Amino acid sequence: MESTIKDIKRETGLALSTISKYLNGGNVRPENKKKIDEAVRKLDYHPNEMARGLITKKTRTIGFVLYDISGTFGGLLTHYVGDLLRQSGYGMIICDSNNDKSVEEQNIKFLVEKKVDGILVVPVSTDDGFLDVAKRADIPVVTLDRSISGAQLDCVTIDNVAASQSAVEYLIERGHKRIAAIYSEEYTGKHRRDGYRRAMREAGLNVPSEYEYHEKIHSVSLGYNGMNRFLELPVSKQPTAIFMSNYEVALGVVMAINEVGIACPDDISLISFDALTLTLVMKPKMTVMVQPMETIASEAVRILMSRLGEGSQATLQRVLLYASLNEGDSVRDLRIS
Amino acid sequence: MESTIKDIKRETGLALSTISKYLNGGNVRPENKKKIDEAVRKLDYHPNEMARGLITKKTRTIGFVLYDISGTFGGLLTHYVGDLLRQSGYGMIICDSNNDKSVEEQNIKFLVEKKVDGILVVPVSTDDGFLDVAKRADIPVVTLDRSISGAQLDCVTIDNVAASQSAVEYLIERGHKRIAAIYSEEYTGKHRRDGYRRAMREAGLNVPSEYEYHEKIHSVSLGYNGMNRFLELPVSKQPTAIFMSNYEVALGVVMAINEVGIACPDDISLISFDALTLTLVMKPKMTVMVQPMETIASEAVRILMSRLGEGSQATLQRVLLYASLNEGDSVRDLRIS
DNA sequence: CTGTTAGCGCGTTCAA
DNA sequence: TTGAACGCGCTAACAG
Repeated sequence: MESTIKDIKRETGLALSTISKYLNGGNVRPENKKKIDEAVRKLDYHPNEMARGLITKKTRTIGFVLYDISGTFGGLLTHYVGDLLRQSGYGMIICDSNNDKSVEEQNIKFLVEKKVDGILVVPVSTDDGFLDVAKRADIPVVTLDRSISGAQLDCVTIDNVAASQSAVEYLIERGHKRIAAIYSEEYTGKHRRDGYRRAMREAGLNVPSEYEYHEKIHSVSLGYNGMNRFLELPVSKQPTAIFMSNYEVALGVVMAINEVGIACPDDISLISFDALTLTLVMKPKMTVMVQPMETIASEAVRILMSRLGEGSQATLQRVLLYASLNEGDSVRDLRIS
Repeated sequence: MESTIKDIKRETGLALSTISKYLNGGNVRPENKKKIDEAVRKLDYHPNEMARGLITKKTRTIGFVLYDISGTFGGLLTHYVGDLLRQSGYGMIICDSNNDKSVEEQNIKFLVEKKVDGILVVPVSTDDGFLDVAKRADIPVVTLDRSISGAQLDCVTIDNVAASQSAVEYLIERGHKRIAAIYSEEYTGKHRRDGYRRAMREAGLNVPSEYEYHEKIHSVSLGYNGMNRFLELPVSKQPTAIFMSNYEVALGVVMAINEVGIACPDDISLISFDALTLTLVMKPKMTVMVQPMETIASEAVRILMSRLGEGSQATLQRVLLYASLNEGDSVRDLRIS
């Protein structure tokens, strides 16, 4: 049987409230302090979270709702977030939304019923209606990696527009003019497309519609299909560089060019996102914009924790982080040749 | 404020115990049944799991300890397991062991303190010492994908030795004799190596030590490094086919051969595990052994659920599943040419 | 089948 | 600072 606070009362001869107070950070006479510490160790006492929660109305559990856990990015993010939460003594319930808005809404309902103390969400939905249930239950929500425009929500994101603009400008600076883009039609993909377009426009470069390939969600096939589409263009129209909006997309592109024996960077230049396994291992090393994933996770957890304390200020917290360029050898400098 | 069982007592005029019993599946007079149902809907009543748990000593939460969540396999498995558990009304706390035995042990401790009802684990450790804490707390444990030899534990695994043996036999049947293998030194990798060796031995084929490349854990780099090692062999000694023990390894191998312009299956034949994105998208389509991942997940959950009921029979439940061959075009038939 | 009573383990009044 | 009593929301025992 588990030992309870009563057992340590027997052991020390003190009153329950004294013990309880000390265990929750209160002040007690040094001698009693010692007694309690000893008894706790001896009996291997751990407070019963259920009994405690029944009073404090806290579960010390956080819900993490993720648009898709089977992707590389989601897996890594889960890894970081889970670690940080555990370090703070919180458990985490993960819900995979499977890129489906209605599943996402179900997930929030589930977590609210589970009475989690807070919710972290990388949303699929583009409006915050699905969070009403949480709002009504007064559960703090922080979105990460993606924000919901127009919503009064704490969030931590990276500036995807700026990041992709930088990436494309990097290509332009090296003399590329025919630059194509592959992106998804969801949140991150669209923002990165916008950065691409802005860079092109500001450089006075044309973006024919054949230079943009997109599908609903980020995937290996998206990159694979997109690249093959570009390869069907007349040789004189073929892009000299490809901007890819995500790691999985890059995978697909690399597969496609390898199949037909096109060399990177000699025949085509590539730039993508996230320094993950493949971009690091392949030769030439891929030039990528790297997101500070650990910081995204830690900032989100930090904000959520601050909301969990009593004095949750009403001020919104929006953290905007920046991606940085990690230079590899996948971009050819056309000014040299 | 949340509505409690007392509110629905006020609403219906019935006694608490009557309501409680009905809500837990007991029998009540039809008229009262109706009254309760109505009140529940009207007040949007949900039982407080903490209060309930305080008595029943159940949290309706399962711990899922995974050797590594950032890999493709782990991500997918998590996806399936999470879904199934939620369908059964259970929450899931995920713990990533990061391929580290001591982290794994910490995870179990954490879950025991969280008083989860059961634990699913894809273990890193090869002996079951780290599970003692759970055993002492009388929390049922089921391992999946990997079993711990010599341990009295429910488990669901696939026959990795048989699967890899079949894969290699498939190569042998098509006339391959110089077959190399790339595998990891952990659980799954070693079993798959054993299958490879058995197939070779039974066919009377030689396995020079240069034909086996291995590193500690499965990764893209493992495949990449391994393939490059094989390519350094004198041409006359180079393998005609490669057996790869895992998806990530296959990724690395494909990268390596693409870099040097070796064609598959013309110059080299490949066979691997798991029909995941890349193996499906690439051309030629990779021939793979596919694990019934959904079944692995569902069987594990089923067994765990059966342990959660009262009459948990003492008999061990070990489920052994089989992988099946999914034929692609990555293996050349040497008998034809 | 229904209602009454007790108590799960803990935090939080109050009084001392 | 300490200690006694109360109650969080619910289920389990028993009596009706």
